[in-house]
Amino acid sequence: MFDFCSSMTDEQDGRARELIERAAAKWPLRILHVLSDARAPLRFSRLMERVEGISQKVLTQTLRTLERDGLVIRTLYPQVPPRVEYELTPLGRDLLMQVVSLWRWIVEHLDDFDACKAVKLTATANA
Amino acid sequence: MFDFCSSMTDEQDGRARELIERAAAKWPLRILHVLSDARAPLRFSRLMERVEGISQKVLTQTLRTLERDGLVIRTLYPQVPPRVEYELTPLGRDLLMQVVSLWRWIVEHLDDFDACKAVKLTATANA
DNA sequence: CAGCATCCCCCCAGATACTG
DNA sequence: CAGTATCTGGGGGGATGCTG
Repeated sequence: MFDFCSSMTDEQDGRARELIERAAAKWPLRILHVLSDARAPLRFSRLMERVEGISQKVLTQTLRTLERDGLVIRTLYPQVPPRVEYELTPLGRDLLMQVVSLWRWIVEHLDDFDACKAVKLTATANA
Repeated sequence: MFDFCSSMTDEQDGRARELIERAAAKWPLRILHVLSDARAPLRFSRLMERVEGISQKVLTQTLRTLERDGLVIRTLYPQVPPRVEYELTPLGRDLLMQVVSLWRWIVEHLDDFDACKAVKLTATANA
């Protein structure tokens, strides 16, 4: 089923794992989602407002990582007070679409997840 | 682009996020992968061997979570010494397939990720 | 064999304060 | 406005020892 794995080098495998892990984590996913919904570049403070519950430090850190990974573009307008805008790269948009399809699949199968737990509880009760 | 999001409740959204985050994390992903490759139930000690670098505590914890999420089945054979086998549920197999397709997409686009970084470095150099 | 219990450590999220 | 700098605590994770 995963024969394709043998056709990738360890390095490719490792990088892909890291990218999945980072993009699917809590804050990165929410930031990408917000940026996608906005359909326009967002300032740092707009992101702080829309990504509810994030701290300013973590927002900065996460944006830096997303930038390094090539998923987000940071544009600094040298003025006072400074203005910085963030937007998805085409690649970031594409990656998010892939993650979203996984997301959608999970939502559509939430009932199955519930069913699994129900079976397990029944089995436990009978044991 | 994400209009489907409006058709899901906050609870669905939250659960899907958690499931993505947990399934895409480092250890869970590797464990699911190993179980899938094995094509047969694996004992605890076999998993310890094949999931390189994992500690016994983390393996236990992760397996418990995967079990709770309905992705893995744990079977205890009451004998001395005890024998415990783990295998994917059909749902776990399906979910892994979804994650793997995302994985495959990333590997196929690793060059694009590199290109993104190259562009960024050039832009920085010109600035 | 397959774990649970315990101890320990380190990292990082989060809060607060400050700055160009 | 968009960050850095600094401090702190809580938790994840490693190592070790014990048990049914």
